[in-house]
Formats: sequence, C-alpha cells, structure tokens
Amino acid sequence: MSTPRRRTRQREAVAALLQERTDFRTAQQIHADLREAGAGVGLTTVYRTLAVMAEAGEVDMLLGEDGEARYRACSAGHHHHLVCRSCGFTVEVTAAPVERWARRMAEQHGFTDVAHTVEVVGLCPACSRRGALPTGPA
Amino acid sequence: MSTPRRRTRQREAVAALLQERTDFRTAQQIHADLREAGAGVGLTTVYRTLAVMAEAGEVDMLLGEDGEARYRACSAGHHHHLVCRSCGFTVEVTAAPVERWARRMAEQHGFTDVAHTVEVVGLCPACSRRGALPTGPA
DNA sequence: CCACTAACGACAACCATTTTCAATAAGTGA
DNA sequence: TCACTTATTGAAAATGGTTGTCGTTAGTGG
Repeated sequence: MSTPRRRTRQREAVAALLQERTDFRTAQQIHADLREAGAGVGLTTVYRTLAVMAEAGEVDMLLGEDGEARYRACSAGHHHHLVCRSCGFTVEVTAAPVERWARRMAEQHGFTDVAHTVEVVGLCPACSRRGALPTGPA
Repeated sequence: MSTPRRRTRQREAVAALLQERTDFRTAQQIHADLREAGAGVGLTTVYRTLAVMAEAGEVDMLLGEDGEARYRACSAGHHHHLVCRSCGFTVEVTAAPVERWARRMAEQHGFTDVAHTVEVVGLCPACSRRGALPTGPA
C-alpha cells in the first residue's frame, strides 16, 4: 500500500539539516536555511518532505503557540520536550508520571484510543540569565 | 493601564453561547452559531472578543491538531482537558502529578518562567461504543 | 444630554500551508 | 546501457484561518 520512498537530493538535504540542528524549526525556516546553504529546495518540497518524515516517525512535529508547525529530528521512542521560548533550545525528557496519570485519567472517564501531548516551555538557563523576553518589546 | 471593558450586545452573546456549550469550538463555528441563533455578530468581533476573554482568563483556548484555535468557557483555576476527538466532548481534570513533574523537570534543567500544556485526546465512552472515527468517512 | 472613546464590522491584507499540473529524475527490468 | 514507470519536484495559484484598516456606532461617566 505505502508508496516506495525514493532517495533524492532534496530529501537528503532536509534530513541532513535536521541532523545538525538541535532546535525546533518551522518549514519556512528550514526552507531558508537550505537556500542559504546553497542546496536550494522548493518550499513545497520542504513541506512534503517534512510531512513524510513526520509520518514515518523520523521527526517530531509540534505546534507553536502561534499555530505554526515546528520540526526536529528526535531520538526514537515516546518522549516529550522542554523548549526555550526565546531561543528554541530543546531538551528531550521522559515522563513516566505523566504517562501513568494520562492512562489512569482515560480509564477513569471511559475514554479509549487516547493520546496525549505534553509540552513544557520556559526560558533556558542561558536566556534566563540575559533576561530574554518571549517577544521582546523593542 | 488596562482599558475599561464595555458591556455590549455582542460580547453578551458570545459569553452566553459559550456558557451553554460544553465543547471546544472554533471562532468560525461560534460565529456561525451566533448567526444561526439570530444574534448576528461580525466575525472580526468574535475573534476580538474571544481574544479579550482568553486574556482575561474567562475562556480556555487551545490549538487543535490542525492549528485552529478552539475556545471553551471553563472553571477558573489551573486545569487540563480530556477531549473527545470525535464529538468534542470535554472533561476538565486536574493533574497534580503532572504539575509536580513539570516543576521538577524545569528546575532540573535550569529553565525558568515555565508553563506547560497537557492535552489528552481520545474517544469518549459514547463515541467508543459506536466505533466513531476521528474524521468519519461519509 | 454630551463628549469621549471603546467597540463594531465590512473588507482587504497576511501568511502558513495545500493544491495543481507539467517537467524531472529515481528505480527497475530487459 | 536503455527504455519505461511513476514518485518527486516546484513555480504559481488557491485555500483558509486570523489580523489590520478605518469610518461608523454606541456604552459610559460627567
């Protein structure tokens, strides 16, 4: 059923860029990064490639507070993120207590086929130190 | 500093509608609901009113999996949601274990000014029973 | 009742994301 | 290596939620 995936220059480029980045980036940013790096990839292709990779579980996708999708290559397996709202610095964390809580909550209310999202945003050590602001005034 | 809030027909209408609803709805849906109910309110106004109410903590706003903002009048105080992905039925839940976990995680990694979002989506008892699908076919 | 200005709302502008569709180029078997 | 199939690309146009513009309307305090 699933279409065979072809190995192309564009997909390699996106994957490679994602490898060296440790923060969550939007499709638009990735598109700009690639252009800047010389390896131009169409915006449409960036979107499609990210969708395919997300589908395959090769990247994690999360929606920012502004509704924009952000992507990042992550380790396999279920985990959550601690994200700096100023610089995008990300730490992967596991959350056993949360998993248990979610499962129990679902059972308690008769919900089935549950999934959960947990994101913790704040200021990373570096940004806290320099008194960074979410969307700094002037 | 904050502008004095005026009591208008439109804001009353939005607030009233939100009171009788127990599910999360998009601004567009609310706009349609109001029109249908006879009390027409401009789409722009719906957006602004919801923004004001969210700011004031009178409604909870969360972004759906598609990036669309959804609103719902909730009880005051910090809490999370258990949402049915098929019918929108919502249950408010508190999550002490999660709060503790988030706080500890933040400390451990030196993050400050942290906030967290926790959403659990699944199928409510009624929808599980009838074998509902996320985005039902036909 | 008046003045002041918050609030309204039709419409245009924004902008991330998706669709369209003709041109390309992986992968494959001969 | 050479056709051949079809996944992939990408420029441009379409979509659609949300926000900005700006002249008009209408709360509210005096």
